Amino acid sequence: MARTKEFDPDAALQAALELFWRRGYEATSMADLVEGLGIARASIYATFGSKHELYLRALERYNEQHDPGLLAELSQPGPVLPAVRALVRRYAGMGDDDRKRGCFITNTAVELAPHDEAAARRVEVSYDHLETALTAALLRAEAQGELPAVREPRALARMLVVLLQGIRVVGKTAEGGPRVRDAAEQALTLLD
Amino acid sequence: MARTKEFDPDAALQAALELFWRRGYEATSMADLVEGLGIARASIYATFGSKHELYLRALERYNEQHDPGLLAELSQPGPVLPAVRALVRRYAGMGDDDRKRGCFITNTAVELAPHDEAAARRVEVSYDHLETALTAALLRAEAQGELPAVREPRALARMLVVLLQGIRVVGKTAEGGPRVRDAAEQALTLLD
DNA sequence: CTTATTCTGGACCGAACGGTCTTAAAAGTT
DNA sequence: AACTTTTAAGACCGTTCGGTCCAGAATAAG
Repeated sequence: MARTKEFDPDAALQAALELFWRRGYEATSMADLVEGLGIARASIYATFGSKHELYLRALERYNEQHDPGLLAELSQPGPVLPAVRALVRRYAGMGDDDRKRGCFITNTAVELAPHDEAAARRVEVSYDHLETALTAALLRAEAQGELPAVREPRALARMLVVLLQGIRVVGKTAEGGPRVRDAAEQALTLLD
Repeated sequence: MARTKEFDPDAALQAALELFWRRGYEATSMADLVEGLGIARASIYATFGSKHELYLRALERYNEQHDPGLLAELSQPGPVLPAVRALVRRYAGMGDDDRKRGCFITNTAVELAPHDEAAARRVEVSYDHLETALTAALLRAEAQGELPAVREPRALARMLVVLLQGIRVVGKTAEGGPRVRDAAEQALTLLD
């Protein structure tokens, strides 16, 4: 005998992700969220608990949305190095708007991780996933003879993780486009 | 017939830099600044204008403090590649506290650059300086026969800038130390 | 020592902050 | 259709925000 929800919590979470992603945690006020989510303030608190919990939920949502595609991209059968290259180039080749927004994980790592244990944990998990996926891909590349056996897959994967994070930072500025594209191409020569 | 200043504006600016660097712009309140600078609220406004202007001044101060050392490090006579390697390894090898604090430029790029024109400009200038210094160094390395002529100094410099920014981001998390050290070593093989 | 000047500390400002609560409407059950 | 339950909207809470103002202390010049 309960009344049905009138809004879609999933869509609301998505809207919250959009806001936090674009403006960061501190600069996004509850008033912004009320407007952006299109639902009442009380409903936000009833559904998500607090601004902080909502942010963490948005962070998880971001991971859920991006991890599977990444994993699939890197574990396709056939040659793997082209997939890795495509991934890095996609990060580096994004349009101005995407570049400005950056990566939600990067943004969280910088703004919250140093003084927010819960946020830091999720960032770390995210890096772990990416590093593991890249390492597995590079190991497979090695096994398939695409990569000289002399390379160290784990260290190479870590280099790519760090590079991708750097791309998301430098990409935030106006001249970031050319900068990160050059950087990506240089780093990718390590895969030859 | 004027009363002398009772505090050192330079020291105050330094304290402001410390606070903004560690907590970011939004999370640092004027109350924090009053306490951290050890001077009256009104004196802060009289001296620096506003919170935002104070932040920009702190940003300039950061650049003034770090740019000369960097430039000197990279333009010492003799072999240049060892200096470049030492620079990257120093970034990657910092202790937990420094790693958590990260780089003030990185923090500004992520938190403010997307929606703060003035801050974005200064970040860009900072990247320009670093890229230029690294490019000059790599050109010198090439001229001195340290670097194969086939490499592209500017692109390589851009890669290092992006890498350094990535190091500052990934370094913020608990397991960042090993990650960024591996990443740095891998990237540095591009200089061989 | 007086006077003119300027800096200091803190009270104070309206606005915005994150979060709570009340009220009334809407929907499922009977 | 009546009743119960849960939702939604927004008024409202105390607090903190960035920023201003003012009274008084401190200083240099006369």
